[in-house]
This record gives sequence, structure tokens and C-alpha cells, in this order.
Amino acid sequence: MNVRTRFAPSPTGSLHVGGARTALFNWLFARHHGGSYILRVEDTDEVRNTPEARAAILDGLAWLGLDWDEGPDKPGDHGPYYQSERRDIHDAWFQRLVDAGRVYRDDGAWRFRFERKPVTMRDLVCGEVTIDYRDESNTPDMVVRRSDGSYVFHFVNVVDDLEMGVTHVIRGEDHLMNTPKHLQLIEAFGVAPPVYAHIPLILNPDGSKMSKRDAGAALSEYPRRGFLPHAVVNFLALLGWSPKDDSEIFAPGELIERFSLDAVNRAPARFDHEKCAWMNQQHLLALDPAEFAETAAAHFAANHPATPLPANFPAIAAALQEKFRLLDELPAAADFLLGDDYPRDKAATAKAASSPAAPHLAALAAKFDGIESWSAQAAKDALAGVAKAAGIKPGQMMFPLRVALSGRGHGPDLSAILDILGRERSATRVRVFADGLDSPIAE
RNA sequence: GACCCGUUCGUCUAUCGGUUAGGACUCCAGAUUUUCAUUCUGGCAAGAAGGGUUCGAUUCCCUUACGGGUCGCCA
Repeated sequence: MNVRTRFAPSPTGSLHVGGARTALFNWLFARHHGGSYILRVEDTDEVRNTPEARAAILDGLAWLGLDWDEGPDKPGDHGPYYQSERRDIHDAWFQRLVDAGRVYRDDGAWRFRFERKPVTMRDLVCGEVTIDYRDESNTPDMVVRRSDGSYVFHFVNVVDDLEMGVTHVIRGEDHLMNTPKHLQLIEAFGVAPPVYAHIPLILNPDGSKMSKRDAGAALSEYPRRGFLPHAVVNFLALLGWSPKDDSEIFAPGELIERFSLDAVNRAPARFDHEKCAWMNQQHLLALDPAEFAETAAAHFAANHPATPLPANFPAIAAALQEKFRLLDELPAAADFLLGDDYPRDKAATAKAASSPAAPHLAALAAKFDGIESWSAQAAKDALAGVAKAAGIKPGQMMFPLRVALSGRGHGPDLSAILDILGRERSATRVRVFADGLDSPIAE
């Protein structure tokens, strides 16, 4: 069987993580089985559709790397891939319903007459679910065509899936109760239904339903905040699906290899921002330094166009690679390496100033000045010399030096800082810091 | 309200009737690192409740509670 899946968003808003994950599962399933993944834009709601939303969805999917085999900008044998252009197809299938006597007029609209019987679906995730259509109050005949002649979602969605040869419909659990309706339509058409898999919804951390306005809901904010697409894909995959062993960090290719609908959970999952950030850090760490520098530079340039990147940016990036979880933390983390105007942490400054090594920083600055051929090693040798003369351990001078150079207690390895800053800036900063110690109005 | 689906540490999850209920995020404590971090080790923390079935239930069944979903001429 040649597997064909699809993602069918309607361009009425930006892509949100729930939709992204639905797209991801469809993509993973198709790729795993060597099948096709189709993108169909369900743009039939003329009032709510916007070109911006359409672009946002396509951009979001492209950013995640969920490439489609057929869809907009990727013609296939089952187009068009904009639902609004499929009117003739819809008309033809509607006629079949008319011919079969399965629709009737009601207030100008057309309703589909359900068969009054229990309808059982076999869902790959939820198992067997039966809805009793003998209870008419619970399952009134549904409108398939409005009085203005347009078709409703249930009708076009089913028709397009059938026309496009979709074999597996993977969608959110919010569609579970729609499925028997769709099954009835398909039966009326006299064709075989696709296989269904309803995946659990994504909830907010507090358990409420995640909607567009909630934190982390809009996919578009992920690139801005410095998430790597692979990290988001990894995290989303683990929300509702489990590899069944203890591994968690996966590249897309590994997810494709291991993905299975059998291993999809039935309970809704809450979105954990902390773990998502941690996941991003893991993927950041996995990049080789050159790749990391390139990624960081691109992110920096896109989000801080006013700040030109220095020539030594790759070295700065390398020094900071393991220091943060999201790329947008980089500017603040790198400020003291990028320029001389940066905030100083009061607590770290106070701690450094009260260190027994603090009084010897002035001597260290002088030593720095005297180094002919600057290197981190030479600077450390100088530090060791000063420490020895002062009768303290070199390690005790490390923290004050770090604070003098960076204005904070946390940061890159000292060697990296020394290398990047060079002799002049290092010596100056240490001297300024040491001078400040003598002044009663020192910060 | 009716109808569906669900319920294991705070969160994501493993467990195909017999386990000291495992891993991960978060948090805490140690160790290592002459600095920061990384890393490593350890710790806190769970089967919603009540009935069954069974020699034995987190696992199977029922009830209740709770959570989510759906009940449109939206998608």
C-alpha cells in the first residue's frame, strides 16, 4: 500500500503548535512508510481567510522542514491544492449524493440524510469507537451545502481526501466526533474510507486548552526566540508520541525511522516550556562550532540588524555555545565581548570586590600591560605570578578576574574571554575595576 | 445537559498481571573542573477513589470523581 497523508490547514490564523504537530505526525508517518505527504490549503472560508495567514502557515512548515510532495508550489497528480479551486470536483461529488437521494433541501440548504444505525470507527490511536446514529437528537442530519451554494467543511474535506487518494487521516482529537459523519458520507459515495488516527490535543501548562493567544502557541515566535527547527520538531514529536525507550534527543531522520502511530498516546499532553528550552539546548550543543557560529550569526543578524557583527564573531559564538538554551539569549550573554558598554552585576561585583584576591588586581593589570605576545596562556601565567607573589592561590584570582573582565559571575571560560578581549581591553578592564575598588563611591 | 475520549512523580513519559514502578525536565545536595559552565553521582517526587475478576493488579471489568473533546448554513 502506498501511504498518502495530508495536512489540511485553513489559512485563518498563524500556524500554532497543535497544527504544527499534526503536520509533523502526518509527515513522519508518510516518510516512515516511504509514502507521500500532501499539503492542501482549505481556503473556503472567504471571510476569515487572509494571505498573511496562508504565508505564515507555509513559512512555518518550511521552517520546521516538513516538506510536502504535493501542494502549493509543488504540483502533483491530484491538484489543485487550494480547496477554493476545486469547486468542479465538489459539484460532481455533490451530484452523486443528489442522485443517490441522500440529500434534501432544508431552508435553502442541503442536508445529508444519515443512516440511522450505530457507526463504528476503527481508530489507530483510540481503538474502536461507536456512535449511535439512531439517536437523532444527538446526530441531526448535517448540512453539506449552504443556501448560498457553498459547501461545508465535512463535505469538501471528505471529498478532497478521497480524490487525493489519502490513505491515512491523522488529525487532532477534536475531530473524533466528526469521523462517523465522514464515514457515513463515504459510505454513501460507495467507496472505501481511509484509515483514521486521532492524536491527543496539546494543553497549556495549567491544563487548559491551548489556543492562539497562549504563550508558546504561535509557531512564528519560535524562530524569533532562537529555537532550532530540529529541536522544536523533536519536542513536538515527544508530545504524545514515545519512542518507548529512554532516548529523547532525535534528529528528524531518527524520528522518521522510529515513528509509529501505535506508540501515540491517548491522553492530551501539557506543553512544558522548560523542557522545550532544554531540548533546544541539547540540539544547540550537538552543532559543531562552525555550524553553531553560522546559526547564531544568522539569528543575530535577523533580530539585531542595528548591531554589526564583529569579525571575531565565530570565536565569540564558540565561547558561548554551551552557555544558553535559546539563541536570543546570545546578545545579552555576549555584550561584554562585543563592546565596552555592558551592564555589571552588582552581586557578582560585590563578591569579587570582597575577595582576598581583589587588592592584587591592580598588579595583575600592570602585568598584563607588560605581556609582549598576548595569549590566554600568557595572561594566566601572569595571573599565577601575581598570585604567588601575593601568597594566594591562582584559583582565588579567577573569579575576581572574571568579574573585572565581564561584569558578571557567569560566562564563558576565562581563556576564551582573555583571547577574545586581547591585551588592551583586558588590562584596561582589570585596571578600571581595581581603581573602582579604591574609590568609596565604587558601585 | 447529551454523547465521546482520557486519568502513572509538578510536567513529558516507560511498564504488553508478578518490577525496590524506570527514564527525562524542574528543584536540592555532593564530586570533578586552579574561574564560569559542562559532566558525573545521589536525592525529593507517581499508579484519582471505591468495588470487582485473579494466587497476584498500575496493568482486565464496573461505578464515581476529575480532565479534555464534540454537539453550527466555522474549519
